[in-house]
Amino acid sequence: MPGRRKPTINEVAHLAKVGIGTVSRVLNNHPAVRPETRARVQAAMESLGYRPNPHARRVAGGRSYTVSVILPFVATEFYTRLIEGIEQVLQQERYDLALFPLLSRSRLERYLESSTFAYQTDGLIIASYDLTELFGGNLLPTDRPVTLVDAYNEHYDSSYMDNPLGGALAAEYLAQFPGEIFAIKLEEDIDRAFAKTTFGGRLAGFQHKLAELGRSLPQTHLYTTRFSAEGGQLALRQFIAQSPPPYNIFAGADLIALGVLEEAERQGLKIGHEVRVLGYDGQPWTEARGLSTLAQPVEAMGAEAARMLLKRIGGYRGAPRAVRFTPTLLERASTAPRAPIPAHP
Amino acid sequence: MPGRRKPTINEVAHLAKVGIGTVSRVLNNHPAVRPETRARVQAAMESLGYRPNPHARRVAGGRSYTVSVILPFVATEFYTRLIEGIEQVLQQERYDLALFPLLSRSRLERYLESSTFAYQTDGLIIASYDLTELFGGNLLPTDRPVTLVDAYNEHYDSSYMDNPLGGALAAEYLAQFPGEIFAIKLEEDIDRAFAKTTFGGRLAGFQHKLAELGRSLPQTHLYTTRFSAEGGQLALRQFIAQSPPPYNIFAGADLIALGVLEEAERQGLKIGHEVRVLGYDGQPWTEARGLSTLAQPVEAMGAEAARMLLKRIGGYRGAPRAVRFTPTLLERASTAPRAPIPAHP
DNA sequence: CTGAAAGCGCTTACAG
DNA sequence: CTGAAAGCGCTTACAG
Repeated sequence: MPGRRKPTINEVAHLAKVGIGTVSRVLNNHPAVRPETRARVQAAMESLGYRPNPHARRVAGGRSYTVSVILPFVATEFYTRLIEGIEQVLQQERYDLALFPLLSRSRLERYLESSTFAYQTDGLIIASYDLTELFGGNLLPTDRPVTLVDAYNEHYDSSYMDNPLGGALAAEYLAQFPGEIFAIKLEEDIDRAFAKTTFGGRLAGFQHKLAELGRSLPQTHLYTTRFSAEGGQLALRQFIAQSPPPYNIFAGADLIALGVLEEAERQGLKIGHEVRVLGYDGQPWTEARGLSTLAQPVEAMGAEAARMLLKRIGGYRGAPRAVRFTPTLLERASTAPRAPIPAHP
Repeated sequence: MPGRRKPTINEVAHLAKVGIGTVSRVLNNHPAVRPETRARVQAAMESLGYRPNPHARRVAGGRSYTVSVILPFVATEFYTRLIEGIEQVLQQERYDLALFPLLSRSRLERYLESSTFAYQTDGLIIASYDLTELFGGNLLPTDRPVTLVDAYNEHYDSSYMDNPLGGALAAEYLAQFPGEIFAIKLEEDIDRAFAKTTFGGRLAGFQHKLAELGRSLPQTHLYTTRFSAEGGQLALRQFIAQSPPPYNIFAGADLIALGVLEEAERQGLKIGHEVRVLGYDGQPWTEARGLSTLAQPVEAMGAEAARMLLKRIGGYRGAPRAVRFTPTLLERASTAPRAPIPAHP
């Protein structure tokens, strides 16, 4: 059974007693098909287990019906959700998605020049990086439309998250608690061309808002680490060594915050009182773990990027647009000793 | 200039004054072409900047000329090199590579059933995971040939690294130094279906060889952490708190070893005397950092996997083969106070 | 709304 | 060794 010759559009047409043109129209949601005919064709496709051959479609249609997504090569919930959002929109338009993980710079350059790319991409979504840096601040060396997601550049359509705002929300929130304020700073990629501004943006917004509130963040209250839970552990140890509790900590990422939580437990500090931690990302496990965090509409951001790109592929020529998405603070036990205080006493 | 209609095989044929069949033969390295003709055709392709349309080729040829590589979604040198090795072999055979990062289990299942997959894959290379677990210990639900790389399963061709041997080499090496032996254990993925055996294999080989040598590795000398440099830092702190120097440490991975090095420096311990660390992976930066490590022929392993798969795609039906690759110990300053002692006094 | 036909850019027997 | 032709499975005007 498996490996059997795949049914073609001819067989579907034959079974449905229509021409192949009509089958094609059904496939492409062309409006000019009688509902009755459409149903007959769909039944035929169903009963044959028909799957259109994408290569034939690409040859006949003269385009790739494929969008490439270039993204950092990191296993995070964030990218899973982002892709999810992008894919959903693409699917509706019968577009495929080709993932291009940024393994190395040379691979990217080879890719952009390869015939794979030339024949496989009607447009490009670039996630999290401003790759123009890679090309000396110039536009990317491609004639295909480009959309940025989780990043911003004035020359391209951009769908991005307001990280400084998230930082500001964090500052405003933590400032209301008794005790001093601490933050954990994440080392970003050293390679300028691949620099991300995510964490930097969050921290900048955080510090800016603190200043506005007349609060300070001395050097001793800022711990720098790479991206890991263990970094959070080390940070809390450092804070403990230098200042008395309570500690109100903006961790900048859920994973780091997790390390803080673990270390706090190990040290016997009361979470929500002596140690308050705020993560970032709103990962699924934060709820069960009782971690307060800033949640982001990642799927929506991805979907918007896909929509903007598809519009360009369709021939739209307007000025670049930027769509901004904002995070939401979720309050949990890591900053509130119990559930959020009810509205009336 | 950009976006101009791409030249086709017809134009090449016309310019070279041959039929399109001959152009196709040149493209596919068919031996039955006179060198002179071949040169003429190649010149024509060159001057037109001709790139064959892969979709047309796939429609006409009735296959995808594409191999899918399913791999963990982690940014490491290891995977860059692995892909490099695979890609090189595929390129020679005019095969494309489609990367499928394992963002989530549901995405994988959808992928295997998608028409993208059906029409885009003549064969499958799976890196680092034994995905049969995902399907209840059964074979993968696909009729395409499958090859495992950096993993082993008796039912499929496998190209793998001997991690236990690496651990044994590490044990043998570290046992020659004065002082006690320590190791850092890496938490592996908790999801059984996505379990990797890499680190476990290294440690098992390490412990086995130690036992053979009559040495022991007490619980206190084994620190468990997630995969991060900070984990190495924490590990060394723990060892210091419990035992006197010197420390002979098998870190299990270069990144962890880096954390150990950093912490040793911070603590003012003499590297190569009071602290000896051995990494694993042979990353490029280890040389400059003076980190001893176990280097692996990753590209060769990838290339072998690609060759085995291509053979299956070509119709080969023999019993599954397993090709084993072995690591090599590179001695640097982190274990040797100076360069390796010369052979004669 | 629908069918027949041309065309997309290749590969592959088939003859010579 | 080489050319002409058929065929791969679609899309897309073009007529009706």
